[in-house]
Amino acid sequence: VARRAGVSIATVSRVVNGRGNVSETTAAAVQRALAETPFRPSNVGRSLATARSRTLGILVPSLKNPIFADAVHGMQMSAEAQGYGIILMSSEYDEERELRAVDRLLANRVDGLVLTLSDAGSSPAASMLQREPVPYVLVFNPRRRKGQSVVSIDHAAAAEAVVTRLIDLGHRGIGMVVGRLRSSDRSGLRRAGYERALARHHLALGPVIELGFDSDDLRAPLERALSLRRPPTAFFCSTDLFAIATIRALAHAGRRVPDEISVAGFDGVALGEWVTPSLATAVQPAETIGTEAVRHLIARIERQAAPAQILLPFSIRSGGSWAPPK
Amino acid sequence: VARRAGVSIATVSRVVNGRGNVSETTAAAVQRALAETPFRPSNVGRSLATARSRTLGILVPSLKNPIFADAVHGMQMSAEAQGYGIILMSSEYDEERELRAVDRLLANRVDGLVLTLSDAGSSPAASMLQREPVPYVLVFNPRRRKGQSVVSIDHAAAAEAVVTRLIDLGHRGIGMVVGRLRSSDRSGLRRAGYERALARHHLALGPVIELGFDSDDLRAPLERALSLRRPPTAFFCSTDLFAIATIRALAHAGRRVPDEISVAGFDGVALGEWVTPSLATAVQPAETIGTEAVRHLIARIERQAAPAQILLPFSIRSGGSWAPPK
DNA sequence: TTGAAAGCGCTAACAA
DNA sequence: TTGTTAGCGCTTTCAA
Repeated sequence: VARRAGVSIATVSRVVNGRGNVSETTAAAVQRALAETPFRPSNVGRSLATARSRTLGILVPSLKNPIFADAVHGMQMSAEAQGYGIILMSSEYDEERELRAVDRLLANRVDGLVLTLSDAGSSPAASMLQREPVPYVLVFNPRRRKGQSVVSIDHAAAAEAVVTRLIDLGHRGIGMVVGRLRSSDRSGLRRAGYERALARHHLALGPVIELGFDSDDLRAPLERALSLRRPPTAFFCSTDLFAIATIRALAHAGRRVPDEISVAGFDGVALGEWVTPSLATAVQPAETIGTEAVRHLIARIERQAAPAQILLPFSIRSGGSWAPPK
Repeated sequence: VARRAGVSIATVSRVVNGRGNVSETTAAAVQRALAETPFRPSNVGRSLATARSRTLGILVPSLKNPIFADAVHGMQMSAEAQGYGIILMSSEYDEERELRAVDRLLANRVDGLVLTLSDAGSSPAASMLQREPVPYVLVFNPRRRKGQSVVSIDHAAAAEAVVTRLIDLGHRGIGMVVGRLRSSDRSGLRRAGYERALARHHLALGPVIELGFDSDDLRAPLERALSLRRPPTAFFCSTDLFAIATIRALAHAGRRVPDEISVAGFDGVALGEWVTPSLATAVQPAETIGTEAVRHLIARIERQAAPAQILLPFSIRSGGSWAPPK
């Protein structure tokens, strides 16, 4: 290809990679030849030769939830800044697809993985990764095995904080809308935080509505919950998307938020600030989670850094969706 | 690795790929050996040998705009169904990054590309692709060169339809909020549609506010537009995200939507149905654009299909953000 | 400072 | 039906 420079292929490699000693004159000649030729070094050949692809595998449950879009954005930026590429896949909250995606990523010989699994403890993808030498870091998931790298927040604590705010507002009957546990271990943790807050204040558990991440109808179970003898005056939802769906379903049923019922979410997606009423929620630093995950992953890849559990701070954002009960 | 089966490496390759004639017995033996060995065929080696990676490169301006997240989702599904993987990158509406991304994708020897360029006509990435043998299909972009594959909608017609609805509602002074043209050729087309609608009805062009895709403040220019001697009674925005920002800025300035001012968007993101007032907009079939683009791209890759321009239908969604002027 | 050559993991043509 | 072999595009010893 660039024998046009009158040098060996090895020398070209040296120039392209800026490694090895090359005299200025030959280097210049090679550069010239490079510029004159439509030549683009193949990462495929390079990967095969070096056993390093400078590519990270990313797996998220869904791109349609902005919390993941934001995190992926952070990962993109961080990876690019460090000279890495990204292969992105989504599992649609399905363990089967999760496994296939990880398999594919590994087949592509990514140097490392950043992933959010449905359940970091039980997911088959987790077991598979356990037996692989490739470093990986979980994001949003809790740490379930020794030696796992995790970048997340304390979901239970954040959930507890939100529910405690609801209690402080005067609510005594607080229900929860939560994603199916098999699809999200975060749901379980948030639910634990919810229960802890209620227990701390000696309150009974409100009705808990469990939902799939696809398209369950919220109206029927909501109606049922509201027709209890002591209906809840507030709902804590395990994600902002659920919270928005809940507010809409309540509106549809003629219940005003927050006048009749308060609603709080979890995630802190920007969207929550745009809806009316604006969403009270626990805010996860999604983009930072993404950048930190990639930063740490690359440290593990390049500098054999030890696995770490990085817990980032969350915050509570107040909003128009909650108020004291009537 | 799998000489454990007592066969040659070639036979294993045949079994793994289900190609070539292999006797049932040896095949079974290989399968057994495969199962007993932690072996995962390397796509890197395979790509190098076959000069095909079964990987598609995707480039979008931003993942944070749901219109692209939706389209990417469609691409994912479609690619996966056809046995292709995806490498995703985002350009952040920056031509420089656009070029680098395409370069990287090509270095990774993707079999084809699906991309939304800032400007399909002038973008340096477009010229680079022109000289490459790799098939690519533009999404959302208009077709600017012969032989380009494009999957899109008729932006100008859709914009004209929206603005015409505004006119039909009785508006006579209609302004526009539009993304910087250098960052989005779609903006230009939508603006053309806007101007066409006004011209058809012999109306004067309203004030046009040009905005960057990052974080321009909308308030000042909006104030200026509203303090004209004949202020507009409606704004057409070149994206839903701009429209939502506009509504918020108007609310901040104490103007009620749609009572005092109507606002219409463009894109049809789900989010628009959740905000209050809900957004009137032109709906693009984003996910279908994604699936169609990948379908067509793979046809070009595998069956040398001819480049095509696929224009999908749009629709107009009414919403609470527009009403007749006072 | 440079070049020759081996080899990364795979596929495919050819022989057997 | 199976095995041998060359070679995909690169990097990297090792010699010169």
